[in-house]
Amino acid sequence: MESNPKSYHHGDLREGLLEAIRSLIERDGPDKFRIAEACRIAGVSTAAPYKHFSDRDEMLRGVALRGMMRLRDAMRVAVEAYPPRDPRRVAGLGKAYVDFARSEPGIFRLMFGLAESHHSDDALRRVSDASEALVERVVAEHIGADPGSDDVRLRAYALWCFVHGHCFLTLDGKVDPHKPGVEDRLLALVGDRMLPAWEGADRNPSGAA
Amino acid sequence: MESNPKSYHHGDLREGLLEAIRSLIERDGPDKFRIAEACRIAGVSTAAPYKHFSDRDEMLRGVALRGMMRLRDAMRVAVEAYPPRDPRRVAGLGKAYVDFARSEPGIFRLMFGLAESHHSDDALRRVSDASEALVERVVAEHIGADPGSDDVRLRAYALWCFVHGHCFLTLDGKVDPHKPGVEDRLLALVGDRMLPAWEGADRNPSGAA
DNA sequence: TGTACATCAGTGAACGCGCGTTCACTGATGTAC
DNA sequence: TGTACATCAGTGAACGCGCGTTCACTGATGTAC
Repeated sequence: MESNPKSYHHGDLREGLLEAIRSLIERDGPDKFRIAEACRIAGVSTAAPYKHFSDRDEMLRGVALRGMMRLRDAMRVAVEAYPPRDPRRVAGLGKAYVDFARSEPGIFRLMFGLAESHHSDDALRRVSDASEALVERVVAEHIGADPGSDDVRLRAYALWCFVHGHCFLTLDGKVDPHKPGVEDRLLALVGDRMLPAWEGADRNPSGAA
Repeated sequence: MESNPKSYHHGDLREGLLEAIRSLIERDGPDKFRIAEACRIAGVSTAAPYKHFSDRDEMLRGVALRGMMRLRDAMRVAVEAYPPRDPRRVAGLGKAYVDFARSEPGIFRLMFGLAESHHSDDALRRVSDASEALVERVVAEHIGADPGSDDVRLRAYALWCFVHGHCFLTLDGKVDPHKPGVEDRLLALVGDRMLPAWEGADRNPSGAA
């Protein structure tokens, strides 16, 4: 089972196909990529994938899962770059998220585009939850509160919404790319306002509209 | 050219088809809907649409445009519900946006999912820009600043990011639907923190990271 | 060390079918005279 | 008021083809003896 490029057996066709599909989705989009082309890239016949995947949808979920893992890892790396309670920690986390979306727009869209099939995939959900938990942990550390508290969860979610929305709007070309400083000012503005405790904030903290 | 349901001519097949396609996209998604089924709903043969649209993509853009218009109109109605500088005005604007995404998730995804074809469609861009301008106008009024100022544009965009991200995360099931008060607390939190002037805010207002 | 055998990741070809699109034609409508 | 004619939104059928998927088969690998 070694990775000999000349042998009859591929070595690790599953991973090879996932990578080929990833690149095609990035180029053409999730609904446009052709399995036959991924096979050509991986150097196998069009029947070979079905030894590793039940169908096209399973291939897509495999690619989405790798994407989720890369995003999670990028966020972890960003968090480790600064010590706890350093303001750059939260900003770096958001920047890692945005950077991922910009460097892999097709995969980013895939990851958050097909909600239905995601709910039924435990592995996908688990990785996504890990990223979410990381945000909550960092926010909790930063404001010195309990990670499970309502205040932390609400603020973490608000920050996530902001960054997530910015990703989509950026991909949709809503942000003027000729103004390079805008994003940093944006992250600074939101961080400065959403993170500190505030005497007037969190009115009606017990919930219920 | 009257709308006689029994006549050989449909009356307004273009609109009828757009509505049929809209409902199918809502049910199956933009990449799954079949033109033949839309024809069946509209009561015409499968060749009829090509008297009104050049191809499938033009039908999709037509549906997306109607969606953009409905969203814009909903936002306008929400804004008119309260007088200028009333805090509920901004919150209502965000709520209208979220309500639209929740009531028409398929169309919402269509509107913001296919970036490429949107950039080339002037009508689509125009309606989208009108909505964006509305947000900026309301924010400007609220904080008593010039609509074209950097501060207003940055804050309006930040709010838009937040609401937009919340829409996607809600559609992806990231928000616990069993907690009905969460969304209102969220909108209140973000509005309370992002809108008021603040002595420490807007550091580095001249831009450039 | 060699042989037989089980295993299974690959091949090559074709199937099948969904579905967008086209083509020649028809029926309704409006208008000029 | 009636007739001829242009216009064009519809029809019905079929085309075409992309492409996911399947099928019988093959070649490589590991292992038991």
